[in-house]
Amino acid sequence: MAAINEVFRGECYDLLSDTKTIPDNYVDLIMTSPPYANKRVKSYGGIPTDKYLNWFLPISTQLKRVLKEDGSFILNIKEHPKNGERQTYVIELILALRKQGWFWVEEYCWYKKNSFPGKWNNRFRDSWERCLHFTKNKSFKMYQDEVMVPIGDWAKRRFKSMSENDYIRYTSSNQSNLGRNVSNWLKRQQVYPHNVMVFEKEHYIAPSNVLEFSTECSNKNHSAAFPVELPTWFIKLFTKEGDIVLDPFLGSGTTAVASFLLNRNYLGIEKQEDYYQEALLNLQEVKTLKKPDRKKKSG
Amino acid sequence: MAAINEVFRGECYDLLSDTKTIPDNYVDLIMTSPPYANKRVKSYGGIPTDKYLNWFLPISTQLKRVLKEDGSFILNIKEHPKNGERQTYVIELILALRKQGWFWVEEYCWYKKNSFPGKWNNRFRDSWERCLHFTKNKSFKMYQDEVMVPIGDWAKRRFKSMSENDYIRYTSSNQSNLGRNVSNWLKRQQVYPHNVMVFEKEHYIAPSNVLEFSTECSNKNHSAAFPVELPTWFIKLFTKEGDIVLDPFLGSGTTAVASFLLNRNYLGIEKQEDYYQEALLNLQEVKTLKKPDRKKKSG
DNA sequence: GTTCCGCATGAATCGATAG
DNA sequence: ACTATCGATTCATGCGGAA
Repeated sequence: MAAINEVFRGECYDLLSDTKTIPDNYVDLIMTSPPYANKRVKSYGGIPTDKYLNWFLPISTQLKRVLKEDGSFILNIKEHPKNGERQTYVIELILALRKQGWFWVEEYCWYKKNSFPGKWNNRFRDSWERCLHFTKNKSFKMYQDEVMVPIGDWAKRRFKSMSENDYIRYTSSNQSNLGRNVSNWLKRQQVYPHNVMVFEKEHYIAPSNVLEFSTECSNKNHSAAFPVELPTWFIKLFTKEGDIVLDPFLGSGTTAVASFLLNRNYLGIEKQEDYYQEALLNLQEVKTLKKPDRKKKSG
Repeated sequence: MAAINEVFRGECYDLLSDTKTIPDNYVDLIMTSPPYANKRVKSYGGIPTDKYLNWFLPISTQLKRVLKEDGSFILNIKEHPKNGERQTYVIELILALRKQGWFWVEEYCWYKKNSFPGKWNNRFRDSWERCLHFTKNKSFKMYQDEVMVPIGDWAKRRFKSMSENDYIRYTSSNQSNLGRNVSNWLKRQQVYPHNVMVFEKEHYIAPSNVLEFSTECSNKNHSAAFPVELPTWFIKLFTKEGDIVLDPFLGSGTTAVASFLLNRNYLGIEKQEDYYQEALLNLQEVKTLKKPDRKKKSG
């Protein structure tokens, strides 16, 4: 029978190949961060760079099988330097996935302001990672309203370098209400600069393809590859309540936790025992935390 | 005779091939933003995607010839979407340049925070561009001290959660006057909120590989490919005064202007007449602006 | 109960040293 | 001439003991 809200321990490829457990066109979103080449040596054996594609492509074939036609696949990855150069296996993977039939819609930039420290002769700290967005078709589900941000964030940045006339000129040229909204907003800001603006729906704008989320700090009990905000953002953007979210490299369970908290169904696969146990614990924890809230709401 | 502080009008490849004008191992930095595929149709005929590599690779061969052994090549580029997908010619170009013998050191992310809101069904506005860093060898010149930034955006990020005592503790621990300065600065901030703190040398840290520069505003005649801050940053990082900076796709002259203002020597090539003229004008303008400053200083 | 301060450590990276 | 391992370096953050 098809699995739902379950975490499996085992080899990613083997479990994904079981068409009874995970049928064709079953999940709405795949959000994952696979082990990077030569990283996580203990848990995944450290996939060598030159074998990365051969290792990943059979898995992505199965991912394509289980993903719905209008679903999305978000791949968080970043190549590390080797011998003073960025490795090329990630961009080779993009090309290979396209050959496999995936649609490369976008490359989001996850900007990690609190990246790992370091200073070297030839490079600075690496503060960003790729979040590659693949789909099975040109059109797909995307709920942009769920991730809108207040226009203030943007306007503040722009305010210094652009006059109000510039706004009006620019925005009125593309026949939208934005120009008028921005103009009104700016006037109010000037009249009541200390006001705390209450934004109405039309004062929210779409975010960009740069996502600013801090990495989780090391001292927390459960270390995770990415902070819960990252899968949360993509889950809101690409799924609705009741949809199914799969993470084939679940790690400590962040994707499943985010899915649960957003009332989505989760599926997870994790090879290593201690990560698997940690994922179960983390899920248990949020479930016990969430129950009282539900009772309050319903009763 | 070898050219210096000169802007040429003509075909990039032809002018770069003239070994007398631009000798081997001549320039310290190449900083450029080439026409993107199918863009700048008027000036470059809009290089088709499938011919981009064939067009670019002969040029980059010459760039490799003229670049010093310890020099750097910064390529600012971003692929646009086509048929709902990001195009792949840029990542193919990275692979091709490596085959050509270039060393792919790093991919800097230029984060354009103030890019104007836009909304499409399947994507958000594109707020970042690649700044690909190539060299001829594993080791190269890099003057990191020239681009240090104040300790982690300090005031902005810490202000909320840190008391003034914390500031003083933090900063006085390394035996300087910063603690006192910061204390004064905080008080001044309350009185003169627009003041800018001047930090001491030892409280600067290296930046990361994410660069936050705003795009230039619309009031200029031609919109520049990048703001002057972008070449300025790379010129400071990879060259010293008196070094030579080349931009083979000069456009409106931003790279040459930045080089001149930093007392570097510039070389530029631009195919299109009106861009060429604008570059000359922009250079003229900064030269007349800068001279009085010099006179004041020396006399 | 709060605030203050020491400290550990994270998908890090390089260069030197060892096998 | 390879790869493998180790130490030094770096900064944001939260934990826990001390004041």
